Order: sequence, then C-alpha cells, then structure tokens
Amino acid sequence: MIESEFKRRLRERGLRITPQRIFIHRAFNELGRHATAEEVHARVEPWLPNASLPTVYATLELFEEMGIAHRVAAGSATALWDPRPEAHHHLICRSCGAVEDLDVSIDSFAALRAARRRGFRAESSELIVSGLCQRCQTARHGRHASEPR
Amino acid sequence: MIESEFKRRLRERGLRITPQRIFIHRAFNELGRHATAEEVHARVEPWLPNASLPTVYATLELFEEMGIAHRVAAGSATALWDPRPEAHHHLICRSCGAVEDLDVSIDSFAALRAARRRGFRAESSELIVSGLCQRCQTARHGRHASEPR
DNA sequence: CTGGATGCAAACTCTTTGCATGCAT
DNA sequence: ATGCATGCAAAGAGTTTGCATCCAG
Repeated sequence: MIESEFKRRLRERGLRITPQRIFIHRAFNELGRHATAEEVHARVEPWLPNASLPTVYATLELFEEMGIAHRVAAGSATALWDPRPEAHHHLICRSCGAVEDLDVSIDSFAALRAARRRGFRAESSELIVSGLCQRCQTARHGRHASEPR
Repeated sequence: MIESEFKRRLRERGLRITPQRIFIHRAFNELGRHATAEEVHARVEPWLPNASLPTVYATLELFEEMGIAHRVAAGSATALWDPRPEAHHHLICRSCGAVEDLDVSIDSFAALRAARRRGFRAESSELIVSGLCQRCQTARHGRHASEPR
C-alpha cells in the first residue's frame, strides 16, 4: 500500500499520523516478506534512532487490524508479519524454523464454508507445509547446529 | 497409538522406557486434541506427582520426532500438540486465540509438489483459517476481555 | 555398572504492560 | 489545549538449558 493511501486510512479511523507509523510502514513495505518485529525495528532505526520495539509491535498490530499485515502462523517460532496482500502459503522447516513462501493456489472453499457453518467468521486461510528444508535434510540427523530454531 | 506399540517403537530406537514417557504418552492420548504442554503436565500429575514440565516438553518433542504428535502452527499463541494422525485443519480466532479442529479435506497436492520441486521434504500440511470465532464476533470490537489471547 | 533420562532451578527470548512525557490535531 | 501515541523500563508467559542425581538396560 502506498504511503498516501496509508495516511488516508489512518485519518479515516481518526488515528494520528506520526513519524513512527509512517516509517514503520515504509520499512515494512521495503522488507517485503514475513519480517520479524526485530527486523522491522532494525530497518527503522536509521530514520528514527529512538523508535522503540514496543511501538513496532503496536504498529504491526495496527497494520493487522487495518488488513495491511498478516501475522503468519509459524508454529513456535518467532512471530512473523507478512505484508503481501495476495493469498499465498508457507513452508516451515521443523528443524531450523526457516519460513519460505509458496506461491500456489489452494482451493480452500470447502474449509471456508465449513468454518462459516460453525459460526466462525473466516478472514484468511493459509496452508502451512511442514517438513525439512534442503539444508536440514543433508545435515546429520536433520538438525544443523548454529542455526536458529 | 496403543501403549505396546509405543514401547516397541521406543525399543526400536534404543530409547529407554521410563514411567514418565509411558504416562505422558497415556495422558496425551486421553486428552485427544491440541493440548498444551501445561495441560499434559496437569494430566500426568496424579500418576507422577514429581513429573516436571521440561520433561513433558522433551517428551512431546520426542513424540513429534516419532510422528506421534504434531505441533500445531498456532500463530503467536501457546504451542499446541495434536495427537490425531489423520489430516485435519484448524480454525484460529485472531481475537481470543481459540483453536478448533476443522474436519474437511483439502487438496494440497499442488502445494506438496511445489514444495518438493524446491527441495523441501514435506511431511505434513495443515490449513490455518484465521478470523473471529462466534463469541468474539458478538463481543464489542471483536475482543472480549478476561480471555486468553 | 553406565550413560541416557529426569527434576530442579535458572536463564532466555519474545511480547506485552504501566506510566510519565511529548506531540499531532 | 487535549489526549492519543511514544519511549523506557519492567513484568510476564512460555520454553529451553545446565547440571547433579537417578534408574533402565
């Protein structure tokens, strides 16, 4: 989402347009894919040296409410936010925790209908494929040391 | 999985058959669905008052390696382990964090094939549908207080 | 016996909260 | 001027690690 549109939507909601929100939005867009709060924070730092991590968290939550960001269901790993508007899915390595995008389309119509029947208001759906990434397959016993989980 | 089979598979791997492993396995099976480590631990307590939470964690991880349990990708919520062997999917309320099973079948063949093409060894796939559960839809602004996230 | 498994306590990471200050409106 | 948003610090939750002890094989 472009910046002017973002500002307009903030105004619509009666929310303040602050430098933090603007720069966090910019950093988030530039990062492109499933970024952690930490990564967003690091990217904002050069522009706003005093920006705090709690503000980044609050702003990412705001983005989620606005539909700009989507928190990726990444198992026990660190929370990831994904800025892509198009539907897509994720591969998650159960050994090292790496997350990759998967650009295939999945027919989740039956699932969404079943959800609605149960009184659940579905907003998005995402396929999580878990297994072992290429690196972890070759590493002994499926887990290479010196890697984040 | 029945207990004798479980013991056999432990032996196969050269792992010890300890009371903790037996009772955690039993508790996990009896709980049935997406249980937290805490819940498993509470269930084991009457049988083994000194069982520790770290042991429960270690054992659930072991179950996952053995293919007995599956860690549910539940966003930022507390980790859940699911004992069901059959493929199924989950509804996750973005407001209160509740997780429900969804028994529909999804054709994820294209996704699994795409994963394999990328060198990823897929072991399981799960559709995560996020949105608002019935309770949170009626609660004001989509979030009822006094509920776990 | 022997080393893998456990219990305990403590550390660690990520995320959220409380509160005084500041700034967008 | 007004009160929402921020920064800082600290708390909180969940999970993992280190190490001495114990017990299954």
